[in-house]
Amino acid sequence: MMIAEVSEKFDVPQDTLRYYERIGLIPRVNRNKSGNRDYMEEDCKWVEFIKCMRGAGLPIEVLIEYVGLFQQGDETIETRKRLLIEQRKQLITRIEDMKKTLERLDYKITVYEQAVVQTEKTLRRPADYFCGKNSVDGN
Amino acid sequence: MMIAEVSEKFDVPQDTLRYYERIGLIPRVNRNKSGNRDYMEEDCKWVEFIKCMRGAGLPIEVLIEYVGLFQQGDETIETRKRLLIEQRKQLITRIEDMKKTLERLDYKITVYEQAVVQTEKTLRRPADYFCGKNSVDGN
DNA sequence: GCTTGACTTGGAGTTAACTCTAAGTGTTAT
DNA sequence: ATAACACTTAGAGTTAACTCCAAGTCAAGC
Repeated sequence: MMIAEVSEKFDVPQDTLRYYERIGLIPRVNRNKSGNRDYMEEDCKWVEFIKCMRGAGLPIEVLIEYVGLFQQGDETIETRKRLLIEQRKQLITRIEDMKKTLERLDYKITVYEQAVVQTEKTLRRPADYFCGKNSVDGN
Repeated sequence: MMIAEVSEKFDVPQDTLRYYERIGLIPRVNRNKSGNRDYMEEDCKWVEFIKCMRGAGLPIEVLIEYVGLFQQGDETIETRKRLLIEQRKQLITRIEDMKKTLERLDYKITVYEQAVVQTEKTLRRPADYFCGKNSVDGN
């Protein structure tokens, strides 16, 4: 599989694929006789894995370390496990934060919904302007 | 409330607070007689709100737009609502992605757990090296 | 045999989001 | 009244993560 296909398949720019390989975020990909990258099944799995992890916000630095450990073989299994556990912990925290923010956003939106209805009423009865700024946004 | 207290209270660096104000991410804060920022209740609410939204990954650009709309008054309520709904949508997607990644991380960790146990057994019975690299990482 | 197009490399440039610096002002403690 | 300190501003510098560029190679088609 050439870089163009891999890029297409996983929706990762070619430049990014080369960059990831260059910095050791994915193990080195074999080249064919003409020197071009030829991605094996294994390489594709790495690309997909890294894309997934990056999408969840795991820092490149940490992932480089993980790949490095992997390439050092089985003595690093324990270390890799600990690395993943630490990342899981941080990911859970981020998800919790985001859920809270989502609830807040939901609440704000319901408030805006009411405000819009209010505005529509006002438009129908333009007399009661005395309501003043019905300033939405309690933050 | 002076900038040092606000910085402390919300755990946002002073430089970041100034930066946020400069770029319009929070409305301009009043200065006292000696020209220093004096944060009112309202300003603090903005700081806290922005911190929360940034923490969930909403881009600064979008938040600047929101603040700008807010300052234009009630005619922008509908627009602000739509902006929030769009951001909510994207936030939900991000949370879903992260949850999937979390599951994957969890799975990998269980695999590593078994691998570690396996390694420990091997250490106890050093004979069966024929098991070969019990290469963890199906990605 | 020449052009076209996909690839290669190392290195430079970009973007978002801070973070720091320099030069200056005002308030407080000795 | 002078030193120490918290603040001010505009602007420069940094970091992470790409993204682009220039110069060159290789295989396929006319």
